[in-house]
Amino acid sequence: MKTTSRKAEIIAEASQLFKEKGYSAVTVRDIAEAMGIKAASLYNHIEGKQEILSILILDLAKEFIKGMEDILKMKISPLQKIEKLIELHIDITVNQSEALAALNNDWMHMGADDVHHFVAMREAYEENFRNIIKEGISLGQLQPRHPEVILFSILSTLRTLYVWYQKRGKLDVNILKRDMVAVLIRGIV
Amino acid sequence: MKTTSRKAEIIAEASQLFKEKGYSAVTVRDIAEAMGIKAASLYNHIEGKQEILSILILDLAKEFIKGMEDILKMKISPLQKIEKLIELHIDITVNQSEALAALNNDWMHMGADDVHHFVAMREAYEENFRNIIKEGISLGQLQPRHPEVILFSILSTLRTLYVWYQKRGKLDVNILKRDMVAVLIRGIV
DNA sequence: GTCTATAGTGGGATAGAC
DNA sequence: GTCTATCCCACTATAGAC
Repeated sequence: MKTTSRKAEIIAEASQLFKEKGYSAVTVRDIAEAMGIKAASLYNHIEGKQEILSILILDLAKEFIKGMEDILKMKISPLQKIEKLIELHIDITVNQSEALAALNNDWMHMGADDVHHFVAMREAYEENFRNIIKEGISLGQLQPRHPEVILFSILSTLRTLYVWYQKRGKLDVNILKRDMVAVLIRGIV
Repeated sequence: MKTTSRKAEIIAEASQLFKEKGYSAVTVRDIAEAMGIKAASLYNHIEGKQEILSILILDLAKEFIKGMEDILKMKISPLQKIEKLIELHIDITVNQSEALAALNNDWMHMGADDVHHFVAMREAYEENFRNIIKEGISLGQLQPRHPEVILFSILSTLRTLYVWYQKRGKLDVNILKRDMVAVLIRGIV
């Protein structure tokens, strides 16, 4: 019974196509065809192809920023914050894997202003994550590895989870969270 | 003193551009301009834009297959094989980060035959990796986590290392190998 | 809100001179 | 091996009828 606006439908269809072929390889005709209408009709709802991309990416980036803010406010240890961050990524992956593909691969095709905004958000997010890791190392809660290696190896796994989650399909989210937290934090040996 | 063939130069320039913007967003005019010649001149050396992509991706995929074969032949434990695989990916990343970007993001833009060939190679590679992990679990050398979660979390880190390696720049390769092996295998706590 | 028709641009690729 | 000139096609986007 949800009255999805036409614009939201366009964005949803487009995000699927962007995930499959990348933003640049998807034409507005492809998007229109996926909706069963003509390309020209899209322009009653959107300003252009680029607007779809910016909405997808910036809305999702704001969700990550919001999730990070919530976790930073919690009175828990650095290690527990990292666990919460892993869960945040998994929840977003499960619900928004298409937009994640665009955020990861096609951010550079937004307009210049949006690119700057996005890069600033991403850097702030990474800086917060890095500080949590450093704090964990200071407290002796984490191993004294290069913080950048830890940050990268966790983030790269979480960022590309969307590629893999659909392929393997219905792996239960709670099992995924439990095993992913275990593997990323406690290793495999 | 290396007499690089003109074709190899084209492939090298193109791979850099593909890495920055993705295959579909790069035009043959872009590639020609990067070489200081006109687009038409490229066609004396290559059959078309798609040929560049296929050479980049398939040559690199064969390198991974070759590396995997060599490691499978070694008389070492599953855990040591995993360490060797991590080192293989790091070596390839350091030397071929541009082609890695194409392999990760643009394989679907090759011709249909090349796509099939590539997907088959990737699946064989992953199957070999998965079997090493399963063997490690059977032997009690690895924790009994979901093998797919272990496979994915290691591979996704290694596959996207190229994005991050250049940004952080001159992190010494040997330090990177040591810390990356430690983080991926022994975790962070 | 969707259509047809079309403008305007830029894409991959080829022919043929030098 | 590179050039100029050009073909042909697909692209994003707009105008205006319904």
